Amino acid sequence: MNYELLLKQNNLKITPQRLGILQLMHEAGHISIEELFASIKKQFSSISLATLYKNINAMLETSLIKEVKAPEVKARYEISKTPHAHLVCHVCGEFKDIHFDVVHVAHTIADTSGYTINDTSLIVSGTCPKCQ
Amino acid sequence: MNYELLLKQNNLKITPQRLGILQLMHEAGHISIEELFASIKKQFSSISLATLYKNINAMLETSLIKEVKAPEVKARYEISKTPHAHLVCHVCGEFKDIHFDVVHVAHTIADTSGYTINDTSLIVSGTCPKCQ
DNA sequence: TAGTTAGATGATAATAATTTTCTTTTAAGT
DNA sequence: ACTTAAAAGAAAATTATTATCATCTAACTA
Repeated sequence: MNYELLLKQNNLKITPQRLGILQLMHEAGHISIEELFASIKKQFSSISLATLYKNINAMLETSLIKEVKAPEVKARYEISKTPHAHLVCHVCGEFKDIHFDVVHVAHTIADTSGYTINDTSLIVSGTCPKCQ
Repeated sequence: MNYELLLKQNNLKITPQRLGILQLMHEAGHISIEELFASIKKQFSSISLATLYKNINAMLETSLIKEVKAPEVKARYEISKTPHAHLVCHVCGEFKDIHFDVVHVAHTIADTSGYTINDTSLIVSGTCPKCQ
């Protein structure tokens, strides 16, 4: 994945810290602020938490990344992809993407409600097969 | 709505503060901590924010109430009802219930994923007809 | 390729959000 | 009424997030 291009397309300067953040986010799939901070410190031992927050906010504003807010648990961040849903195991805490047609759901709801939809968040929580 | 019964069924003591919180939550439909605190102080001028948090947490634990976490905005709380979805207008901030069959969605996902589902959160954000 | 500049970083302080602690009070069962 | 476990309220403590500011660097230009 070309993170430099991704930043450039979003009018964000390319910095080693940002590349590191995106790399970690990509590897983890879905990562919380604290996990991200713990990991990024291995590469940039003096990185500031403020820098992390500022970058997360900058990338959220341009929609380069997305915030996933599931009930009960801390927010996690992912690189924006085609719309999809999430599955969370409340035992092991793992997040998974699921290819569920959220766009279709959004259209249905738009039609009946008269709203102009620009985001659909579908998060299903339960126990994964391993944890049952 | 019988809040005393609701509390009793959840093994929570009936206190005037709790009745007030439930009343306000019911009237507002979906309410944030700060809104709730501002409103409840009109009835109980010396209520502590700690009391509010403790009660919210106690009621969440028994599932008497539910936390609705939408992207971009603060969490809101509602009295638990039959499963439904939410529509949020990011202009006026209003939350609305929508009668979308989230249980059916959960079943579909359970079947293909092998997860045991116990919660489904579907939140659609956009612009409401008034705000367009 | 050096010079310029807007924007990024990191340190720290400030603010906001939430939880803990502890003493006093009260709900609810004897 | 008496007892007791739990709740309320005040305050402090903790955690999360944002703001400030001096220094540094990415990226553009001559």
